[in-house]
Amino acid sequence: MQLSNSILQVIAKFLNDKSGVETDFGLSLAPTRKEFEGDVTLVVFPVAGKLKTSPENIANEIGNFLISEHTSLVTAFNVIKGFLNLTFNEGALISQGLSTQTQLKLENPKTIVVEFSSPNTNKPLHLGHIRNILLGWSVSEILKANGHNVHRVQVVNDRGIHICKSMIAWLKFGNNENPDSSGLKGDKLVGKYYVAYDKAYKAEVEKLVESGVEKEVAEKTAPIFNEAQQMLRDWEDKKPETIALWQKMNAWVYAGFETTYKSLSVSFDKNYYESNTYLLGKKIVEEGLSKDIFYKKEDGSVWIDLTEDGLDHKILLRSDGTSVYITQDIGTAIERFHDFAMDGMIYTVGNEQDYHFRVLFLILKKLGYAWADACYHLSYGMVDLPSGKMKSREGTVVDADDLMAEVIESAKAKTLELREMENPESTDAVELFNKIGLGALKYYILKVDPKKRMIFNPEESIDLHGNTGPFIQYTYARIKALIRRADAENIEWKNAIDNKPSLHPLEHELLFNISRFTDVLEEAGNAYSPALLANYTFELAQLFNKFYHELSIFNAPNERDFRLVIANKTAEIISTALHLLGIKCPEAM
RNA sequence: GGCCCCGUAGCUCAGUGGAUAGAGCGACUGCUUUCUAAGCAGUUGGCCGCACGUUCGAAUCGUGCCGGGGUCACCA
Repeated sequence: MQLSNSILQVIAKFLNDKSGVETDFGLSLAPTRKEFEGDVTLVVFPVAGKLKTSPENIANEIGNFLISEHTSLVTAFNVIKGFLNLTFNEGALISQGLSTQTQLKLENPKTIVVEFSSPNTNKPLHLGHIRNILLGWSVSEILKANGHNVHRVQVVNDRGIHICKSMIAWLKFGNNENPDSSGLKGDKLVGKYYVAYDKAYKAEVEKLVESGVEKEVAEKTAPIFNEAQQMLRDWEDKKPETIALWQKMNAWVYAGFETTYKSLSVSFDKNYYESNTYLLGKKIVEEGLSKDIFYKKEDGSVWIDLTEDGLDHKILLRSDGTSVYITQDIGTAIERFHDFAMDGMIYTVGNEQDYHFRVLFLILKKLGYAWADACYHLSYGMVDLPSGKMKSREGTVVDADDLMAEVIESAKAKTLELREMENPESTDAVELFNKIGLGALKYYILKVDPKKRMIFNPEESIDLHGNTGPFIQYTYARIKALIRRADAENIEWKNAIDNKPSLHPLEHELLFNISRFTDVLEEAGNAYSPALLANYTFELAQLFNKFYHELSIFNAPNERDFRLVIANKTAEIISTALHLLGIKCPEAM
């Protein structure tokens, strides 16, 4: 924050003057622990070491210097062991807190492409995708708030043998069923036929095995498998009826995904489709070969040797000349660079692909792309259930649409327990339940450090108390009720700042924490971690509730207007922070 | 087996070199003639996986071990 930076500069200059040489003392100010007096703390051990004096001496020296020469910044200090605790000048704190920015400006903003979701057209979105989507969305919002230009993209896995499986199953068993006739969402309908394929395939294999065929042979000769393979060849040959079927079923899926995205309030600036990008990397392979970055084996396959970088040999082109996953990714990355003139890219993909992205970034770097260094794998851990891993085979996969419907329904039930509502079916009420339910779900997922594996407990995810989204939303709604009352009483509270006598400790603490917002926003951006922002927002809400409980506003005429100003600023920070997490704030709860 | 990630209160998680390690949930106890009790205050609960090392100072950094997960395809 600005105030801390100013103090640090002053201290650095003081120490340099004192020692007579430019020295990096590695100074930094941290928030003072609650049990001590002060706002920020300078740890003076390193300074004492470099100046060869005792920590107490130098701490007192710095403290005395500050309160004699820089009372506009610091008005009090105390020294405990090697810790110098500083108390901000109140006027400076007030103006800093109330002017806290929620949208930062950068001198050199970067253009960053954020990829997330990246679904497979055979499988409806599930809880794992939700973590992915919320992370990708939130990180892109956080980067925007930090001042960058952000483009959101997804790449849809819409080709390959697995797609042909659901197509063949629909042809065989579908009876021309479609989303309208079945009442199923398009992605669910196609997912149903993917499952149907698997079931039919297994039955055929089993039958063959019973008739004496080796299992491995049976798995490759099952008729429905051969039909799927034939369909893939037809697709690659662009056979009209195959392409038409593929397009028809994909359109169903995309409509289904769109519904889910809309419920989650997320969107993309551009969609990439593997059917368009799977050939992209091939040109690069030629380039890499001519530069001797890649090498060709006798069978014609192309590889890169990464053993000097501590990795393995990696294949880039099969012996039959077709490309593999990483080849496509190289091609897609380069295409995106041309599409957006990007400075860097963020891939929101689960941590089981950590190795893949290490290899990808290394190859891009070896090929000489400057933006390769600014590529980041936003790697996140798996979402487990209290009962263990989600397994599609055991039917324990939590469907995204079902989950959202449940949290919203639960928000409704709990809200109605807490208070009477005239018309729970009104559009306003429905919107409220949506905000609360999804607020609970999103916060529950985003408050956890992305890289950690997390356990999703359905009961906790819809909780309204404690460290939850609804708790924070409630705090916001409370403040808005205060502001509405102030407006109704025609209070000119915006002119209140000059008349403020002196700060109550809770007002002081609240202003301090409000002004921390920009630091947290920057840290969250640097660390690609919405969790930092989520935990900060909870602490801010907690602090406000304490303030709200202990200090009266409308019954304290001399303090009223100023407290309303602080409350209003708190609400602004809360709603901004929640917005960056993709969470909406209700004006009343 | 090689490499990567994780291990903090009964449970879910904060805490990425600083002070006596913090929240929430759970359990128990208070607080409403006062601005929304989805709140506030309190009690309970820790060999920070183990060991050694670096440092004035380690949950945090290093090494080794133990435990959990992932990954090492001419799959994506």
